[in-house]
Order: sequence, then C-alpha cells, then structure tokens
Amino acid sequence: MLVSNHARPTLEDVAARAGVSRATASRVLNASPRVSPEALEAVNAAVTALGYQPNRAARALVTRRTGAVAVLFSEPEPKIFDDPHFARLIRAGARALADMDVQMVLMLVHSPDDQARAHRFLAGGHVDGALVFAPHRNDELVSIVKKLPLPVVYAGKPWGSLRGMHLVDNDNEGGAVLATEHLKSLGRKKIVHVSGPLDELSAIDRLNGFRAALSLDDKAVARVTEDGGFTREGGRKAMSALLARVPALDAVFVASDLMAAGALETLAEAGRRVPQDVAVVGFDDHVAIAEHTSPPLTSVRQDSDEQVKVMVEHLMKLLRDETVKKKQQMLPTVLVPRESA
Amino acid sequence: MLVSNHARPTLEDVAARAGVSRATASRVLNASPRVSPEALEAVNAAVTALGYQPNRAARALVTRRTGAVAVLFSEPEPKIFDDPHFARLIRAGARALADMDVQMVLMLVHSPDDQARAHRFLAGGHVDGALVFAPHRNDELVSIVKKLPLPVVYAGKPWGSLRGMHLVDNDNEGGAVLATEHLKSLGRKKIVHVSGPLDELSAIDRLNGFRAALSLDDKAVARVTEDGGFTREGGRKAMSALLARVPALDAVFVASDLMAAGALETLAEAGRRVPQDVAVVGFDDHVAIAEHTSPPLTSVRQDSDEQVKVMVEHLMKLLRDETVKKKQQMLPTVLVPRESA
DNA sequence: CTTAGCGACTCAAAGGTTTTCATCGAGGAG
DNA sequence: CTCCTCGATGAAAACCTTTGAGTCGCTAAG
Repeated sequence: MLVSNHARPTLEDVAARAGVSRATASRVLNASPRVSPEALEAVNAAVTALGYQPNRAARALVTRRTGAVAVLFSEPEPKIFDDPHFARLIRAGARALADMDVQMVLMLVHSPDDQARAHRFLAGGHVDGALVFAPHRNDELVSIVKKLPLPVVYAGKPWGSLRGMHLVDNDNEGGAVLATEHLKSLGRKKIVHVSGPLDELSAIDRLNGFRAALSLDDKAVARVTEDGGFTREGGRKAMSALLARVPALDAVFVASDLMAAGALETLAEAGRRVPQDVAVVGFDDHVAIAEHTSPPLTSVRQDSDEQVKVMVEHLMKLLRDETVKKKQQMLPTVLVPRESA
Repeated sequence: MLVSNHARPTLEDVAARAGVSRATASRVLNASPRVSPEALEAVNAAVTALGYQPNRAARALVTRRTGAVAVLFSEPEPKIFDDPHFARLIRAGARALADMDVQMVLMLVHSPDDQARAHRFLAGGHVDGALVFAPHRNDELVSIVKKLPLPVVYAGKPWGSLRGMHLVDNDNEGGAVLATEHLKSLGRKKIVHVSGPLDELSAIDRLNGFRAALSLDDKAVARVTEDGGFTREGGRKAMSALLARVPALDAVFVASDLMAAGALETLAEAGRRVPQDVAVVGFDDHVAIAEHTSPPLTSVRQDSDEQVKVMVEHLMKLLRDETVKKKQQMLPTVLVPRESA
C-alpha cells in the first residue's frame, strides 16, 4: 500500500507530489510572483489532488498572524438579544468575515470580568484585529482596546477623542434631519422627539439633527425631547411623558424603531390615531419591527449590513498595512416611507 | 535597561526567570502533577511577573488542538435575525464558550457556497468540535458534518438516524402537552394548533404533544392544525386559515411565540377577544415577545441558555475524551402563565 | 555492596509553515 | 570564451510549545 495514511497532507506532501521543494510550494500558495508557470501548475494540481489545506496553526506561528478577528460588543446582554439591531450586526459580521476567510471571534463584554477576559484575550495576541461596538460614554471597553497595539475599527463614534481612530459611522444627524423635514413637509407643527440615551453619540447626533431641522434653542429642545433609552419600554414611557408635557403634539420623531414600537403602543392607548392625529417616524428601518407595527412605521434606513461590510474591509486594509485614505467614514441614510407618517 | 523588549514573553523567558527548564515550566502551565512545589511557585511567579500568555498557535501546532469551536446555523439569514430565538442562542453560545476559554467561530451556513466553505473549514481542522443548529429535514449541513471525524453536539434532534449522535433537546412534546392540558383545564372545548414547519422535529414533537393531550386521530389533527412556518407572518396566515375552517374555536396552542404574535394580530383583526373568546398559548417564552403582545402571552418556557450551556459542557467532555453517560439529553419545559390563557 | 525504583528534572525532537540566503543555470554583454 | 545578472529554486533557520526519553541523586530492597 502506498499512502493509506489517513492524516491530513502537509505542505511537504504537496511539494513531493509536485516534484518541487516545500519553499516553492509555499510560494505558490502565497501567490508569490517568483515562481515558474510549470511549478505553479504542478503545485496547484497536487493541492487539489491531495485536498491539501494549510495548517493554520503552523502558519500563524511563523507569520504571527492568527487569521482571526474579534468582534466585541459592550452592550448589556439583555439589550443584545432584545434589540434585533444587534442580531443584524452579528449576522453581517459573520457574513463579511467569512467572505474574507477570517475567523470571527464573538465576545460580549459587559461585566468587569468580561473586560478582564477581553483584555487578556486581546493582549494575548489571539486575534489580528478587532471590530468594536461600544457606543457608551466612558465605555471601559474602549479604554482597554485603545491602549492595545491592535488594529481596531469602531462602529460609530466612540466617546472621547477621535484622533487617529478608525471608524465607520452612519449619518445619524443627516437621517434625523430627513425625518424631521419629512414631518414638517406633512404640515406638522408640534413635533417632538424620543431620543436614545444621551451617553451615546448616535443618539446625540440624531437629537442634533432634529434640533437643527427645527432651529430649536436649548430650552425648547429640553421641552420637546425625552430619553427613551433605546428600549421598547423606554419608548412607551418617553411617549407618555411627552403626551403629558406637550398634549397638542402632532408628530414625533423616535430615534429607534424599537422605541417607536413602544411609542406607538402608548399612542394607541392614549387614543391618538397614527398618522391622522400624530405622525411617527422611527430610525433604523428594521423591517422585522417597522413592517409589523400598526400602522407600519416610516423610518430612516441605516444600512447596518453595509456598515459592517465597510468596517471589515477597512480592518482588512489595516491588517495588510495599506494606507487608508479616510480613517473615518460616514454612510448615508435614507427615509423609507410607510404608513405612520 | 534590562528588558525593554516589547515582544511578548515566551515560555523560554518564563523558564529562565524561574530558573527551570522549558519543560518544567510547560508542565506547570499544564498542571502536570510531576512538579515540585518550589518549581511550581517559581514558575507561577515568573508567569505573573512577565504577564506571560501561552502562544496559541505554537500550542495548537503540537497538541493538534485549536482551542476553537464552530457554532453552525443552517437557518436562512432573514430568519436568524427576525427571530429573537437565534439571538438568544448565539448570545448563550458566546457566553458559555467564553467561560470555557474557547474561541467561538460563528458560521451561518445556508447557501451551497456556505456549505462548501463550511466543509472546507471543518475538514481543515480549524476547530476542535462543533455545535450544530440544523433542524430541517435533509439538512445538507448535517450530512456534511456527519461524515467528518469531528466531535459534534446537535441542538435538538437532527433529521435522520440518531444513532451515536450527541444532542441536547428540549422536551417539546412534554411542553406541548403542558400547554394543551392548560387550555383544557380552562374549559376550552375547541382547541386548535398552529404548528411549526413539519420538516423540523421540534415542530413535529410539539404537534404530537398537542395531539396526544387531545387524543386526536389523523383526520382530526389535519382539521385543527395549520403550519405557520415558525414566522410571524406564517402565524397570521395560519390563524386566518384556522378561523375559516373552525369558526367556533375557543383556544389555540401556537408552536412559537413569534407565530403567536402574528396569530394574536389576526385574532384582534377578526374581533376575537383574547383570552375571553380565544385562549392562546405560545412556545419559547421569549420575553421580548411574550411580554409585549396584547395581551401578554402565556407560553411554554424552554431554557435556551441552559440548552446551549449543556451542549457546550457536553462537547467539552467529548473533547477531553471523557465518556459521556448519556449521549442524548432532554431538558424540561414549564408553562409560564400570563394573560392570554 | 549492588541494583532497582522513584521523583523531579532536563534534553531534544517534533509539529507545519514562511522566509532568508545561497545556489544553480541560462542568457546577454564584453 | 568569460564574466555578470537575473530569475527560479532549494536548504535550513525560525516561530513556540508539548512530550517522550533520558539523567541524576537518593533510598530501599536484595
């Protein structure tokens, strides 16, 4: 019997079969230009014949590259699985990284324990880079990641100085302007806002867009805005508060679809018809929510899939040591009209 | 200056500092018994002093263990991010695997392309084992995984022979009996069922529980059951169909909360009051849904966190070559009463 | 007194790949 | 015909850890 060896073939085997040295075989695999056409073909043939797969560990050992990327979320877990937004981000990350043949290591980092673990893990060199979703003010995760010599791309603007940071953000402010202008164009006069938690810059940007579109001063903003914490329940409560404070309101721009769903419930309970009495615009355009509220929700679309894809591409460039033209990118948002406004 | 070397310390450095050989240091790290207390302490001190972290690649190379586990979902992507059930599973997986200091490699495997990639990846020895979520009949992912020499634990029963397969299932049938008995105990006489897609064994088990609790024959089952496909929209449609076919129905057991949400919408549109006219019980007890339907949904709880945790523990045992007493485990389900029944 | 046994170590090989450096041969310039 | 250059290739080192075999100093048994 020749080779009934059940073990996985190594580069040595490939080289032997192709009649070249290990070095040449390696060069073929890594697309080095310094290799003759014949050798190239012979090696490729051997690779397919043997079903050869490079040993990741051996490669990582010498290249000091792991072929893995960490995806870090600092959000508390309940939020992560109540808000479909996160499922979408995770899914997009899995897809985009798989397309690059990179392993995705998902970490949920909230408790101090998690943070310590994350620090150990990232400092341990177990990944080549990281995608970080940490929107909150003074987020410990950001501090941890910042001081590590690790390429990182952030989703949205992390709090604090943005100097030298790589990030991909959505045009939150622009989207908010879109939403508010839309309500104005419907002839609404008393427009209020359910904001996200104001320790997140995306929430602040949306608030700023709302404010700018209506040219409100500080006092006016305070009166017509209520924090809904980016949760459904928060949306309900914020809407109640606004109804109490501004009974004559005829439109509301809600900074997330999940909150908008809560707000719609409150409006229904209060007997306000949507959109006749109150026009409602959400943010996210999360179809699983927006298409199932009653009435279906007009919303601002931010393309999370695209955002994550761009983040991944950006990170890959960093890993390849390419110079990136723009460290900070902004993705456009568009208004998706449905029936609520 | 002594050691301004910015590079990560190696085992060699640790050994040198502890005044022992690399081998001894290694044994300390791997908790080998054959090491003196003094050496142990010296090595541990050196480890903390240097902030030493074993090089995963080097270790993987020699142990032929990667320290990573794949988590595979065969569900189509839209479903994965519309149904909070999956977010919960992914979250639980991330948590449980992190607790074991194992990397989680998430893969969504639906298209033939994905399948090919998954095959390559798994066959390539890039992970030590896998957790598989592939509930459908003739699921290609199962065939792929089955013929690989890779330890695998399934979530729920995969279709086909279960011989020798390791799995952790929920007591779907028992839960369905619970739900149906509950409806009976409320005095309901015309109980119908919105099932999941009947190419999933969990859906079949739930249907069987329903059937058993009511002692229905084939014909009766066919009349009072409608497939809702485990989607919200499917739930709406199935409920409509059942209302048309069994106008006098006074209770419905819906095989998932997401479908139940849809069914409730249909019932509301049809002017049936819940629970007065129609009592409704769901399945999953997904709080993000069940607590936000109107009225809040009575549901059967299956503890997905626990399920995933048990799966992970089971897989770890397989990886340690421990003999597992029970290859196939079943987790209990309980009824969580709210207002819909 | 010899020797087997034992515990705690150390040595050194092995694991699979990339990469530097040297070599080899061919072809062109002088 | 000789000397160089240049491109393709091979030999070997390096990456860091685990682990089986071997060493060393003792004690207990024969």
